[in-house]
Amino acid sequence: MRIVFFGSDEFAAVHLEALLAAGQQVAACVTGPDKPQGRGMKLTVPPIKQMALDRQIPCLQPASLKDKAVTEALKAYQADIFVVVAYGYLLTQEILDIPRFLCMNVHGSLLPKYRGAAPVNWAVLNGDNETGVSIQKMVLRLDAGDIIAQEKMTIGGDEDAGQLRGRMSRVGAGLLVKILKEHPQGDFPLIPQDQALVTYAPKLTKDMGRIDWKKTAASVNNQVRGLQPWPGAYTFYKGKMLKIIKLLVTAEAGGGFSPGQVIKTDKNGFYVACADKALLVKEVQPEAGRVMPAASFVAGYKVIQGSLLE
RNA sequence: CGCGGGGUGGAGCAGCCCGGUAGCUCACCAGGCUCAUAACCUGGGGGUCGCAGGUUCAAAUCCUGCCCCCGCAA
Repeated sequence: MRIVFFGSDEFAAVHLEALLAAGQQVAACVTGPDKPQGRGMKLTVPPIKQMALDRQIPCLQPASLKDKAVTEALKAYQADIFVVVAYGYLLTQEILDIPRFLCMNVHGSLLPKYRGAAPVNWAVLNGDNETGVSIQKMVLRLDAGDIIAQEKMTIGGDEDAGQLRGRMSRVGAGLLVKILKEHPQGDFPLIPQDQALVTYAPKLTKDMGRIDWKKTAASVNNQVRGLQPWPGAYTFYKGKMLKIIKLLVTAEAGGGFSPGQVIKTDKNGFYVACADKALLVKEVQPEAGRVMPAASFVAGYKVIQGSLLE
């Protein structure tokens, strides 16, 4: 099958890698432009472009998909299908119509649940036990296309969104390879989404990361897990921002302490009182510092019983 | 030229502004207490203070250059 692959990040790269490993013919890659980012605003190359360069696959980096020249270039590849994974830009109808068969997209949820930008995070934020990967036939309306294939996954109780997404990239890649192999003639199954079950997973924002210790331990835990690795959950300690990387809900009641207060510290980290139970903070990242075990933070930043996070 | 923080025993930090014995919490080792312990007590080992030069009687500390790491923001 002749493919043009649209994608940008590591999640997409796993899929591209799998396609190539499966012997599919990737005629070209499309990814976003190099952008100045990171410390010092250095120009950064998207992972997909790097991979394309390594494999000597042509790589387009259109600034705009509405550009006539871009659609012409895409047509020239004579692709059977376009595979779109975490590309980050919406395709136009004109582009959707180009491939011989269709445009297919790998999405990180069991559609119609969690349409949108951050499906994996929202599943964790909401404390779901189950999610999955969907491959859909793309239409102009965001994530609203017919479903070609799905695979369920369980969400680990202590798994964060970043880990889940990593695991999901491999599941999605496997499913993608399988579905392409099974339907070389493009006769994919197309199951319409149930409109009644549609929910959305909007983009995450920084302000979602502020922890409110007055909430239940379970809900704070979901927040921390769901916002990993970005934008991250944070609180303040002695006026400085402290990112909370990893938590564990404990059975201990926070009796006698107000929400946000440190109940005790030990080798595993420190325990913070929430609305109901206490949370054991296991890993943190201080402002201007790197990720460290909470026990190290306790040692160096003089966290003691009664210290307040706010 | 986006803004900023940092490199000090194994870990995390203080000390630097106002040069003059290398400090704190933890880990580690030994001994003690204890029915017992990750708890407690006592003792102990371990550091070219990122690298190179300069100033000085004397530099972790002041000056210059270099290397490396990180946070924010995107």
